[in-house]
Amino acid sequence: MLDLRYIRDNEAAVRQAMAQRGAEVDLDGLLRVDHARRAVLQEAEQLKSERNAVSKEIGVRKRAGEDTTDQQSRMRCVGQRIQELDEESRRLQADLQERLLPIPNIPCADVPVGPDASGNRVVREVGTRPAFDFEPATHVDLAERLGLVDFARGAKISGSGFLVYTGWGARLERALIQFMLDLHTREHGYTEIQPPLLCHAATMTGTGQLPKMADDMYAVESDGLYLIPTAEVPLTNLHREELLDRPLPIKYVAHTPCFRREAGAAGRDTRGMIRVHQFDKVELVQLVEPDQSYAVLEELVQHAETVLQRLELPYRVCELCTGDLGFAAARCYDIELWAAGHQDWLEVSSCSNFEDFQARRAGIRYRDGAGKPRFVHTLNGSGVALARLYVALLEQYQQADGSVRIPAALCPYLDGKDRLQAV
RNA sequence: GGAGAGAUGGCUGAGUGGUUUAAAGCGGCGGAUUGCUAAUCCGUUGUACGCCUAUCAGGCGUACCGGGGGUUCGAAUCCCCCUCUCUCCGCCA
Repeated sequence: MLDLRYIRDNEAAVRQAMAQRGAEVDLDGLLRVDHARRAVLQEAEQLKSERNAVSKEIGVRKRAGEDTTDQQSRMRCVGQRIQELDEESRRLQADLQERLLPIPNIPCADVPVGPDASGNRVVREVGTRPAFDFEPATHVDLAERLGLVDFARGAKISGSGFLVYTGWGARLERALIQFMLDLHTREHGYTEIQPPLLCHAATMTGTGQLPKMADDMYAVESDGLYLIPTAEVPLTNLHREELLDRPLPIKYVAHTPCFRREAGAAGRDTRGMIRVHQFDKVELVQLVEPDQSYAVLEELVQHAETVLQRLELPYRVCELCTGDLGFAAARCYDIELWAAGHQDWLEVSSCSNFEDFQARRAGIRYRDGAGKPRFVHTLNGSGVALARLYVALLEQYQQADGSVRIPAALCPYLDGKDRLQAV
């Protein structure tokens, strides 16, 4: 959520930012409602001030045995007027909130301007894409041949887009999760969290999933709960409506399953593991002081990249342009893995600085050097997303004989096994 | 699921309709005293919003005692609904 006063004072800058994002925003309507609300508020507060003073006087005069019926009946009228104004003010406040919530964050000044994904900029490409002396298979064939994933039974149990990992396939998934959690807790200083996977509407609003992305989430309507689409939701909301009394930065890492309906993506990437309704992800979240957040964003990207470097997988880092930036992000890097079988890049991480956009929504503050409460800056990044990492790993390390080699960093997590073979 | 108790400032904890715009203590901050530390004494103390002075500060006002409604001239206090915590019972991996 943007700061209303900032919008008031920087109308032109906000208009430009929205245009660069390609976002349709009714600023005139917003400012009109804001103006009306303040006028009503002023009148109501003035009357309340009067009522407070007179009520006090009534108390004093009554104790002195004087008759106060005149004042009481006058104040009864004032009270009625106050009630009307309060109702109007509540209505305007709700209207204002409704107009404010769907406004996306303002992109950081360094973000390249562009209309859509075509305007994204490749920042760096790391590692070498493999050259095969045989026809490389896709992960679907590899996973089926090696008995790692049972696509058919996943569909039977839950429908298309749900996976059943079996045997060493399940072990590999668990190994990757544990490898990443160990890396981020031991070497990058994150505190491990196991959060709830169901969250209610206030939490979903805090990080910006609601109201805009309601259709992409699985809802448990009978209890007013939503399955999390990412661990970002519970992690960032851990400190919702708090004035933090602990030193910043706060760094959390969590492995959770993520649930996505993929409502707008029906028919895309339907085969295999690239786009599924449930996948595992290791997520990094940091709450930091405002002047640190852009340095921390670079650090966060490094932490995600380290995963891929240890696994010796080729990847590239892209900076999203204004038109492709997520709703709440001020700046965002995507990390894409090379899928050697598909001959294509797969997004496995998205690292964003939200500045104070989420913190304002969620009410997460800290005390600055002068002791004044200020909103923290929040960041998050996948470190990294499973399923697609799994895809890239299988396709990257496939051998001519149909087996898949295990990178050295992962062997200790698989009882020293260095190769997956058909049984 | 049933019954009961509770939720007050950074913390502890008073307060059952109007001199309480929340007592007191602890903590924090500033100062005094003091070889040093400790102790003691004095002062101070939150958040949000609105308006104003024309401004890295201050003044005025409003709201805030878990959340939301209601009664009243006036609500931390009375009434209703909700949430959460604790205790006991039931159920259960």
